[in-house]
Amino acid sequence: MSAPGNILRWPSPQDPGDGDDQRFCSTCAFGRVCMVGGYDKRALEELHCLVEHTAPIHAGEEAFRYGEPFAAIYAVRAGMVKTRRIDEQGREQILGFFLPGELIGLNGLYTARYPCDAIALDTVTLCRFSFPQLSVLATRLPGIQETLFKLMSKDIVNAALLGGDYSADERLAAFLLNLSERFADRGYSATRLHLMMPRADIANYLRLAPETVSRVLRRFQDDGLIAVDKREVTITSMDRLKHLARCVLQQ
Amino acid sequence: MSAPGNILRWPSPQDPGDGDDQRFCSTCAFGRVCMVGGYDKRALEELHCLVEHTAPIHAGEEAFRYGEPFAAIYAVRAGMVKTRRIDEQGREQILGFFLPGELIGLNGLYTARYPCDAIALDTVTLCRFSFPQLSVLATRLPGIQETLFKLMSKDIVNAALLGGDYSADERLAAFLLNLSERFADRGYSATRLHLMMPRADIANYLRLAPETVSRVLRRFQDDGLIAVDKREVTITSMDRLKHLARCVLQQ
DNA sequence: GGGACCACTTGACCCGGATCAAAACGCCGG
DNA sequence: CCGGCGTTTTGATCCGGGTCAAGTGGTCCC
Repeated sequence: MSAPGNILRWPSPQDPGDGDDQRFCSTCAFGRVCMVGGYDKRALEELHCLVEHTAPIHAGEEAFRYGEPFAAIYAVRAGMVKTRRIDEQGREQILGFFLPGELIGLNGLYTARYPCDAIALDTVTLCRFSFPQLSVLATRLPGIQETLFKLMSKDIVNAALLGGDYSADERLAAFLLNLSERFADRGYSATRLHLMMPRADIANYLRLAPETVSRVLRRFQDDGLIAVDKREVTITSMDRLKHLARCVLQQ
Repeated sequence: MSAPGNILRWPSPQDPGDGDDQRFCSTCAFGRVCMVGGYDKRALEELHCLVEHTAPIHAGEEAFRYGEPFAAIYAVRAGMVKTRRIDEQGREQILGFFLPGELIGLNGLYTARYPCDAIALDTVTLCRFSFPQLSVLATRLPGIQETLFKLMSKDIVNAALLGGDYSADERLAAFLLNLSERFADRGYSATRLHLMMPRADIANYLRLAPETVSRVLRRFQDDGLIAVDKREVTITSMDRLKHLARCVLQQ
């Protein structure tokens, strides 16, 4: 149970093997939105000139670090990335996990420096978009501008959700459902999730202790909501899970 | 102790009495950033054509409601606004408090509907910017686009801070310092703060119980950090307060 | 002046989740 | 096959902050 069962073999079959063939990964944040309401060929071509594919980054390595000058945003092309902030006490706070097609680095704009580290959870390749160039492009192509606005707006809403005061059960249920949805968007199973990150990272992201995550997962399993096998989670009752998370996800 | 002592008599003396004289309120999110790196007269003029001043909204009334179609963003011109979300259980979650010059509504972009209510805490006047018009303007004037990007980016970072797992003391200290800074930016005292919102709103915003806010304020006072008189808070030891909040505010 | 109402404070108690400690389960290299 | 190490689980205990309840004070209106 490894090669064929692995639901996380990025990129997915429907992705192009290489970005040089005049189209973006089907799941790319840019690619998708640019095509909404009519395929904007010109926008895609121009974006295509702009994007640079980076060399693979291996698990534990950083795409950018806290404090570095903000120069570009990145779309995850393959693999999974986490972003985190380390506070003065040395406590780590995980800000998010990013799947292929999702964008990281936008939060660096305000201070002109990245406010967090971006770390690969496995072998990761990225698409780099120089932000100065991208914003010039955005002034010429309203579709790009709108896409950027919407992506940032989405981040604001998401961050607010994480900030709410929810119970451990609500948080974990919402976390699983959110991942499920994002996997499904990318053509993977919505019920069979491979969590690439250690429990400690999940706990930290949800502002819980690792022990609590472990216990809640166990209880979810005992209640028949999910089946847990190491980092493989199978959702067995989507409805009840959604009911648990309804307050967090509501929208 | 009311009229002369009131530190919140918006708009401040340096603001224009009326927006029709070719410049923005000195504290406006747009006005300020447009002038950074050279006064962009054209941008200001064009923005000026776009903005509409709304009739005063009284305490408790709404500028916009959850679910309404997103059509515009608003800059607070006078008074104080809170934004909140009501979840399915009917629990209120306060997302932010907004002072003159600050912008509300940007988070409605993503879903094309406002994801929260905006409620006046006292008598409020707003400047309304039609978003479709604003984004067209942004494609022609890079300064405007950059301003919008930065403002949204700032919201993301702020939201992430609120989401961290901090103690009640850290949260409250950070809250007071944040307000202090924003008041100071607007020409008011950095040490003498008038909290316009009830304790319950502060508590809700910080994800604490009202009783906890009350107790922590009392303890801060006993420790000589602040002096509390009803909704008037005087910071008496900025340094120690900053030390308490260092992990939250760090950046 | 008195009563109703609201915002706030204070005290007593309780609970969810953190912390501490230790065992179980991989996984890898030798 | 064994030993070492990191991850995860499980149990026992503790504590910050929530909850409940009562009391205080201010304001408005009759």
